[in-house]
Amino acid sequence: MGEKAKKSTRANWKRATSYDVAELAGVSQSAVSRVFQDGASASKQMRKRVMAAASKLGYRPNAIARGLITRRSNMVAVIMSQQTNLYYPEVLVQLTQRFSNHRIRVLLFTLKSEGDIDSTLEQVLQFRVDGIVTAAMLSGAQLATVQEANIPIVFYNRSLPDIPSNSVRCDQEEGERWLVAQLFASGHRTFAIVSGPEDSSVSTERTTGAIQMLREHGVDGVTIVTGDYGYDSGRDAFARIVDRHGGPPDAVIAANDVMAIGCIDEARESFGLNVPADVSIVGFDGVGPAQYAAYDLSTVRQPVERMTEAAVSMLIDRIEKPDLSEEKRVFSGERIRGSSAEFAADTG
Amino acid sequence: MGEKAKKSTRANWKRATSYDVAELAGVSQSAVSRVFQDGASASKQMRKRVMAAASKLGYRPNAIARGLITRRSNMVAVIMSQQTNLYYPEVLVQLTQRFSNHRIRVLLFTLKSEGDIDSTLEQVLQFRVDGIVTAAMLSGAQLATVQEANIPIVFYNRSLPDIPSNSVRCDQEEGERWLVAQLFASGHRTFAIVSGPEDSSVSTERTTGAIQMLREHGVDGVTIVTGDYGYDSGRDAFARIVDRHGGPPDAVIAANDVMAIGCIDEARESFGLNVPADVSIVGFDGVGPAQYAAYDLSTVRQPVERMTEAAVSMLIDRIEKPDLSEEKRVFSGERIRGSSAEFAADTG
DNA sequence: CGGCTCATCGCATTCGAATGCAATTGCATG
DNA sequence: CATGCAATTGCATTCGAATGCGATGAGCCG
Repeated sequence: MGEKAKKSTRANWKRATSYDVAELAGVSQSAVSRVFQDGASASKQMRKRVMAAASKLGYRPNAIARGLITRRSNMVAVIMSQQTNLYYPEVLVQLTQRFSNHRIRVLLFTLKSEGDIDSTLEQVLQFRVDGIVTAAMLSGAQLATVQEANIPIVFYNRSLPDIPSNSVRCDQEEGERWLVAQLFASGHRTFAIVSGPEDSSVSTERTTGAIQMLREHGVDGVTIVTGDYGYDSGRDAFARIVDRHGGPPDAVIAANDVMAIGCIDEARESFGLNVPADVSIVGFDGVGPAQYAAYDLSTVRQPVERMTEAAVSMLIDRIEKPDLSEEKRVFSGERIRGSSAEFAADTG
Repeated sequence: MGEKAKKSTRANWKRATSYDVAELAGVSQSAVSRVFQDGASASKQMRKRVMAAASKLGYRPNAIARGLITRRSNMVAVIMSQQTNLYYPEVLVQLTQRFSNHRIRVLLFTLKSEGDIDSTLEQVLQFRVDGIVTAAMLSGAQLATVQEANIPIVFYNRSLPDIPSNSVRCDQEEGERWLVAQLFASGHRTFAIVSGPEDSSVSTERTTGAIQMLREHGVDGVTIVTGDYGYDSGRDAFARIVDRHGGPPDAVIAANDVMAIGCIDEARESFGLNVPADVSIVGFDGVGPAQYAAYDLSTVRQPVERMTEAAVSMLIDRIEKPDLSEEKRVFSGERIRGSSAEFAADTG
């Protein structure tokens, strides 16, 4: 058993540095540094000596110190509102793995509330991350702060109108318009909408898209109730809709899948309704439970794979070439014809 | 409009340092440093001058440089296997927020595969995190590596038998035994088990607990099929069970809720069975969809709030007092009597 | 064998903030 | 007014690795 770093009490323990390795190997610190870099020039025997000494001491390059001198932390910040994270765990997983393929680590920031952004942003900037992906909305001033700090930032599923900025998003309005068009084409005439939280820009876009499309079809004065993206709020919303509407409408348009599922359960359980015979219900997102047989939602799925890939490469591009101009990428959602709503025949 | 940091082309931009602030304010760099610390001594007017200069320059302390000198990065690593993250997004969110209350940031690592641990661990150690929470299993050698690096580590929902280590977990076996006891007490006599992936220690514990309890009741030779924790694998598993078993058993014990849901859907859709009249199905976790009305699972919920709180405080304690001895905390799951299984009367 | 190129290596400096120590100041006290 | 004590402040050093530059030496060609 070759002994590792010599044992001592935990308290006065000291991690091995490149100097320690250099001394043991009888070379200079710079040599050690070069051995642990990719493109640096070091002879074969130098490599051997250094690596031997390094492993004997349990040495590992200190990424913090490296970050200081190279001015690259190799970390990006991912900012998520609580909701986003709960409903799209894949987004986070995929971002993390894709960044990891580029040897970049993710420093995660979740917002307790929207008001939390300023202090969070301050933290982000102090950590000198190389870039930021945010799934939370920033104000113009906040964006300006980031830009002044010269840190590339990509918005995920939101974008600031009229302000040049990088963003990757799913076309919420387009998707919602398709859903409404289908509902209308298949004969639905009375509608209700379950929107998300007031401060959710995604919800706003979806709701707006639905309302506009309805208006274009001459439908006005639609019942709108507000939810919080959660299952219970979906159930509650459906009950309120029936109450206000004096019975179920032909169709309910929920701002996300989870609330749509809540609506379905409430319709079935509390009102004994048949979905979609008595009432059609559509959602948005294409999350896992949307495809459970009990619900089989008609919905629009966000192409998460392509979107995360786009966000990552867009950010890395700006990190490597800071002068690239801004870019916005908009993806169409995948249209899913489930059985939670009666849709027109397959004509697109 | 007081002008912010003076504009210049992005390329040659330079962030303000404490020296810049010091110069502008006509004080020493140490003074600036002290103003930006909590307990440091600095007069009122000093604070004012420095803060004025700092905000004029858009100065922010560099957390990387600070970490180098203080030997505290104020970051902890959270290691998650892909699955864990997908089924427990709350775990991640809660850990992040609780750490954030202690001014600690989360550096996220997700594993592509189990074989990925070694390289991931290497990265973790290079970043000189102050501590680690892992929801992935480590080998004894891997744990030793971490301990040699003198970094406190807490296992989430796993623990190494016979090796002193810190862990927070839910008592999987106890929960599973309760479920089985309930099933047995209410008259079920034939059983099948849907286990999780082979390399999931959580699945092993749950499955073991179920098998043992069944054995104690004289039930042997139970059908066991393997899934991957996903919905589709649950559906598939149920079909295979019926096939192997020559018809549905009295009860199916799934290693997690999502697969239990898959089983229910398959039982209903493909076999026209009634749940729980024809077959009882139980899960484990207490995730959101488990409570959807269409499923209303009988399951055991992990007390995520208390567990994350425990993990965070346990880790922070070790970071602040490195000589604390190891500790394991085991939480009982919350027993949920849903309608997916016929259970005995409410006698515990 | 001389001259030349190129790879390798060490020296010294740098990144940005924290901190022990000493110097200075202010203020209260005898 | 002299002395003592505490609060401020500055100086110089430190954390650990990267890198430009110059020195050295090996290998190659004529």
